[in-house]
Amino acid sequence: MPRFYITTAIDYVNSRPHLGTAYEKIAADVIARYKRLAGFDTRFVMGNDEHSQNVFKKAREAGEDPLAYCDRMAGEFLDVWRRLDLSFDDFIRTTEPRHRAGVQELVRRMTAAGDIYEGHYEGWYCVSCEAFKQEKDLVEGLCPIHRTKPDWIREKNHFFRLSKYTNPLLEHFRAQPEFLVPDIRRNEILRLLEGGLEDISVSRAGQAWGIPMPDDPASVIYVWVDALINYATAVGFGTDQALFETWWPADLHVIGKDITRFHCVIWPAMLMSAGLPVPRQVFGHGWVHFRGEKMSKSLGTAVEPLAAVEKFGPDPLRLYLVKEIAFGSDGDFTWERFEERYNVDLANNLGNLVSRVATMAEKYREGTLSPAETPGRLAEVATRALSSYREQMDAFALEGGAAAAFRIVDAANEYIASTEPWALARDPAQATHLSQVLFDVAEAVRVAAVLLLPIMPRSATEILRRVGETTPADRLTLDAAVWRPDGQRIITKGASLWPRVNTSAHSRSTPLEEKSASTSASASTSPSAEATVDKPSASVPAPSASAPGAEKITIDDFMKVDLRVAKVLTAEKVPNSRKLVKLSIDLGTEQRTLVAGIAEAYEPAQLVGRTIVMVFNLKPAKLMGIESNGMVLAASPEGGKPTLVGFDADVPPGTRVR
RNA sequence: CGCGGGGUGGAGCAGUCCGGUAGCUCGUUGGGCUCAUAACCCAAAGGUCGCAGGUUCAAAUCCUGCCCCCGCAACCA
Repeated sequence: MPRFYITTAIDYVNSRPHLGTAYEKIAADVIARYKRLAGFDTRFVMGNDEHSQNVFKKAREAGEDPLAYCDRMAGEFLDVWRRLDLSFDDFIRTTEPRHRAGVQELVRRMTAAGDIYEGHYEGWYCVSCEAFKQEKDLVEGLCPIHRTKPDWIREKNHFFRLSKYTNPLLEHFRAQPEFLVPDIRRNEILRLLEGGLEDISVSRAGQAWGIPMPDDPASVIYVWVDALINYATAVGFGTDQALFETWWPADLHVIGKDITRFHCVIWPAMLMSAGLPVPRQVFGHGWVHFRGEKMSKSLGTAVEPLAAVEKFGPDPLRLYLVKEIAFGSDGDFTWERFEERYNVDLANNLGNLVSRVATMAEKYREGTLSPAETPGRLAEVATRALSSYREQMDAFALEGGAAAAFRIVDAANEYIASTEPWALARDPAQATHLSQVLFDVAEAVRVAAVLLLPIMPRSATEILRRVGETTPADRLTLDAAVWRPDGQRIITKGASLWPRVNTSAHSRSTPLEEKSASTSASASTSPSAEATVDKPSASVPAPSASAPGAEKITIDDFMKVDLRVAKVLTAEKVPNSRKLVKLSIDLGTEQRTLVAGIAEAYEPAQLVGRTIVMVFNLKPAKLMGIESNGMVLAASPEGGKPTLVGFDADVPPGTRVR
């Protein structure tokens, strides 16, 4: 049996999984399930990246032992992944002994190849980025990303002779154009390679959290190097040679487009150095935006993927992400669109079709359908869909695969309308014709369900059961998607798979509170059949624009915030910024400078002379290099422009507001 | 010259690499049907393919220049 080894990027555990990470795992899962369906002996590996200074810091902040922290986070990740029905065969954590052994073995090999040497590195190092910063990239001496002061570090480092692999990599890219897909990504890397590579540092001194260099226990292996090797250690590199030989090289790394450089340059170079085969293919997928904003853990715009999952089960979300986003491009998630697709694809088309078939089968044939000698035109449709599906899925055009399956659904609905079974049923002379029509429609649904198994495993399994497929879903292969005009089909009626949702009342921006993730009881996800019946709760999630933390604060808490009236003396736009305005304000007793993010709503000229309300005792912060001593109050609608707070009578500057 | 993505009927997108009758989903309008989850089916209306040049028998597609939008970098303290 041919083999297929597929991986996803491993995740940092300093924040919980969100829609962006879930997207990658779902896409990879669809591919993995497809490969199994297509008859590959498939191994699908995911994991967590735990040796990061950030993780270490985060654990410290939480007053936790780093490993205990990682254990806890791993539990949370696994919980989410299981709820999405991800069919991973293994889950590797970089703190595991098997990983440590493999990492050290790889570094030993690279050393033996003469590709690791000692040197010194000094420069500004940002702990949050885990990277050295060029002087020119600093803003007012701070890390531009985290706005913290980087440390000046001079330390002994071990370097990897990456430069040596410039040409081998170029050759590899030329010899194997399919190594990196989609195409757009490849050009970027090629340009990078053509510019020549520099050696990279692969260790850090003076850190305890990490895997020590084999010959220099005082240094730990740099987290990126440590991380990439997971793909090999997860299949036994350094611990289980037989397993490793079975699965290596990986057939596909599914990763985000932002880390293609690491996977297509550093990683293969490391492997070449160690004398190991490089992976066959890397797929750099795009990002899922939420209402046009990039998913971001820190900004709080991240949609908790489970919001949709808890409401509808994993399948509608899986289908949405696969079918509505061209795999490789960026995509967008909005609740409006999600509900539209849910209603159209699932409730109206597929779900309703299953329901029509079951009812007619029962009503006209007592639930048992038999094939006619010659099938109708749906057979042809299904056959074409299957071959298109194969073609698309083999090329990782997942959206095309989903579309192919739904072409059968559309054709079946259409076929019912044009053959009018209810009319045939009234005419005894049409009995044979009616049987043929009913069987064909049921068969078409069965074929579509087989094609949908990788995308919507639970629902497809349930549909297969209802249309009388007797082979258990986990033993089906793509051959089962061939039109099969034989045998009897026992059709089973069931509850609505996907009740329509009312789309009139959207307005929820629901990034769910943190906790909700761990509450659901419907989690015990054995991906078995009946789990599908988990949603007569069709009601739309409550609009929650203003449903933040339910916790009440005391008056004392509130009084801690010192709000004051102030008058704007001058206002100017912060150069090169989009939404920042620099204000100098009069507080009666003093004047201050503060920066406000209201440039999109107000011209500086409009602001001068205006009376505003500001937070008087807020810690100063630097924005775009300017120190802001306070914060202007404004109404800030979700996605809208801010409106300043004002008064209906004159109030002198400095007056306290409460 | 910071990096990247994009501008195609009302909305969201495909098509652009490899020029050749402009396509899909939603919405709208009209009709049909009753097996079905007020679902399904048919039909229609609706587009200067951001702008301007160029190449060509032929340009959404290739070339040049420009405009606009979005994300990130670096911004709601």
